[in-house]
Amino acid sequence: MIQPDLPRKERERLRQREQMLAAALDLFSEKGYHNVSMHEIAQKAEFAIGTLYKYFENKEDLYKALVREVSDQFHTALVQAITEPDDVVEKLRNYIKVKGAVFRKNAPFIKIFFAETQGVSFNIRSGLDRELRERYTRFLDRIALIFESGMKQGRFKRIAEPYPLAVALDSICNGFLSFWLESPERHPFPEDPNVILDILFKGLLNE
Amino acid sequence: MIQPDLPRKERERLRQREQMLAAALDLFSEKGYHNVSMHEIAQKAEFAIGTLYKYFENKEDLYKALVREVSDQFHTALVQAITEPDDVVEKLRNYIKVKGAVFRKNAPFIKIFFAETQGVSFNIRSGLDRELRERYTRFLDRIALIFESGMKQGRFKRIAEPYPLAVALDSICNGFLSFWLESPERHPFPEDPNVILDILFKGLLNE
Amino acid sequence: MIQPDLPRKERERLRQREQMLAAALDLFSEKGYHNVSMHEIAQKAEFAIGTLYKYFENKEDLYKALVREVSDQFHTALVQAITEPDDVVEKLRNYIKVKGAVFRKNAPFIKIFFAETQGVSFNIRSGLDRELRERYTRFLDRIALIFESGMKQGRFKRIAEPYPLAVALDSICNGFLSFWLESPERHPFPEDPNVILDILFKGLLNE
Amino acid sequence: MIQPDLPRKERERLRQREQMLAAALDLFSEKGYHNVSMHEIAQKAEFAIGTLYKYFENKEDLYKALVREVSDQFHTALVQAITEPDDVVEKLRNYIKVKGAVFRKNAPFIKIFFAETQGVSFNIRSGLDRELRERYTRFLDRIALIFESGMKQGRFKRIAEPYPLAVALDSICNGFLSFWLESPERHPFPEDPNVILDILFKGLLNE
DNA sequence: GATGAATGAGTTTTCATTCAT
DNA sequence: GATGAATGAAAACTCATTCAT
Repeated sequence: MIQPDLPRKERERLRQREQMLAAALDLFSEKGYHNVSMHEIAQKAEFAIGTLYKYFENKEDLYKALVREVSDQFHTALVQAITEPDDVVEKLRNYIKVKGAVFRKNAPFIKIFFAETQGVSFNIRSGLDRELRERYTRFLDRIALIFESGMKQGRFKRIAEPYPLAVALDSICNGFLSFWLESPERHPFPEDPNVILDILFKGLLNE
Repeated sequence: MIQPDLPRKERERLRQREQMLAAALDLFSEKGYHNVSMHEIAQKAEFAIGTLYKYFENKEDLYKALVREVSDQFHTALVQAITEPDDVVEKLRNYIKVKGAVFRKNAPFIKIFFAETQGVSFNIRSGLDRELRERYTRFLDRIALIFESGMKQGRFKRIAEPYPLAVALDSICNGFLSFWLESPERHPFPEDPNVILDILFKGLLNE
Repeated sequence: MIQPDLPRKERERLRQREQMLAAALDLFSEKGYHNVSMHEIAQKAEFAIGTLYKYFENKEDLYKALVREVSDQFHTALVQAITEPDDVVEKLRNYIKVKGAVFRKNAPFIKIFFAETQGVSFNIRSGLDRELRERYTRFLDRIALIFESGMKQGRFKRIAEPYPLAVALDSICNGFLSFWLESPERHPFPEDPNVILDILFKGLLNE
Repeated sequence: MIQPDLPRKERERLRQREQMLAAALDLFSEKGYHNVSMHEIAQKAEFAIGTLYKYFENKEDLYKALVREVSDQFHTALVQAITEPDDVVEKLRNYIKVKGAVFRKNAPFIKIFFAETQGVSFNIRSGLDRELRERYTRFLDRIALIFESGMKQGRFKRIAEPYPLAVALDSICNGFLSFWLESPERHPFPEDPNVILDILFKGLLNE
């Protein structure tokens, strides 16, 4: 994550930044944005409060940086997941697999992520959600494109428009992840992506 | 909502309570729990701050009352939606229709509702989310039962287990609603429930 | 206490007033002036808050009335105690006896009384203490007079000036009462007034 | 009071604490605990309200610190007063002298002190009074011991039990101090401790 | 460049008092 | 004349942010 070819000073700076963000993530995801004070974060990150403010203009800025940072990771991983495979079905399968893996590895952050992308921002004025949702929407466009090209290839039937299909697929993933987050044992996220895929692929109705 | 056969005093009390809850809902959904002060709520409801405290012990109590009140309405409507029709398919279709209608009519509240049921409670300590999620889980059991009996009747194929199917169906609805909430024109919630239902009913894959 | 020859209405008014004062005394002595609300008093006295304000202009007025009322009783009893006996020694003995009896019977009030007469008024601005202390000082003059005339009669030696002697005698009583108030069993107020009187009467020093 | 060999920072901290306590003492003794706001104290001490809260957790904590601080000084001085002289009579004489001096020098605090040790705590729940009274009781035991040993030495007659004698002696001092507090000119505290001592030492009664 | 003491605006909550019914 | 709902000033306390060292 930290570029190794930066000047030593700069590398040190970034490492400190990471530490602060890590402390903030821990606290925010545990107690919620408004129930965490800047002092708490500084203390947990083992820096003076003034130092914290050297890195982030204010609390909101710190929060935004945190969300952006992790969202970027997510986004990168997911874009890669649907880019690498050539086959449309494989793209979808990989998407589910990677999304499950990435989210489960970042459990503490998911709450915050859902909050931001589903419109219930901790800090509603922040405007961050707008940006993220925008990117999220554009990402769904790419998923929709997969459905679209699958249809053109004759692999998929046009049971619905591509964009709604993309929304549906992603919503199902989110739904499962949300339940997994709540009680991982009672609601494990399916190891096999086909469990989710089949819901779309196979027709429920017996005709 | 207000019983018409109550003593005048009591009716007046309830009307005032409603006004306060309405003001609180407006503000909470616009700015978030922590960014709204009790003074603001009192002002918007056009009561003195002391009067507000006559009706609600404290801020958290007011918030809980609000969430509970509307959640109850939602729950009642949704239970009715899946109870009235006899046919399993009709139950599902009606569920989508009613959920869409109820949520769209209560847009300001949805943010809060999602926050509470999806684990990003504004007020993490409240314990209210627990109760609501529990009821939500039990409600999904009822949806699962519809899939289950549809399978037994030979109407549905067992493309997945009933509970995951229930999660999937509801997640798709939530996904659409979430997008509708963000930009109602760009992402209208489908008037025709079949748009959503077909995603489950029809097989996407061409074999 | 309530004059029997007053018009019925007036008698009723006075009875209600007494009830309010009684409730207030209970609460004030238990929890202190500032930790008791007017609502509490009204509730305990079983009147509406508005009615309470018909009888007393405000909280301070109620408090003053209460202190004055009981102080008057105390004062009357103590004046009588030193008036009735003819003999100077008997006057003093009777004073100790009556003071002990009156105070012990009004235990809840003593704290308040001491507060007011010893300068630690709950409500320092009240100015009530001034008036009470004035009367108290004048009362001590009467005690001093007893010592004075005892000296003139040759019954007492002039071991100190009469007024300091009066202060001393009364302080000793108060000291004992204060300890009794704290733990009645460990520090009983002496049944026999001579226990206190002897401290003055007999010389401690062996010459 | 402030150790001169502490690090500069620490010394500065203590000086500020003293300033806050001094302001609080002034206000509390003038207007009473409940009639003084934290803002007032901060203002008088010339600090921001937040700084006040850096030093004391809350209002009660500040009050307790204040009472404890000065009580400790009093206690130390009085214990020394009865410890230093060898002779029992000299111990008592010194006690009266020192108590008079210490109390007169701390007039503003006496009101509070009496309040706490005589059971009319401003803040009834504080529990501080309990602790102080306990120590006060134990201190009176030490005075009683002086009377006791004086009796064993044949210096004192057993005109009463030692503990009541201790109560009496101290109550007389308090009585005089209370009157002095009210009007220092009308009721000066006797320069010569014998004025008080003689009341105990010499027999009033002419036999 | 790091530090953390100091700041004070802003929040929740209480309660004495009023006045329309 | 009693009632008690409504009022809002004032209190305790928190915490994001600044800036002198």
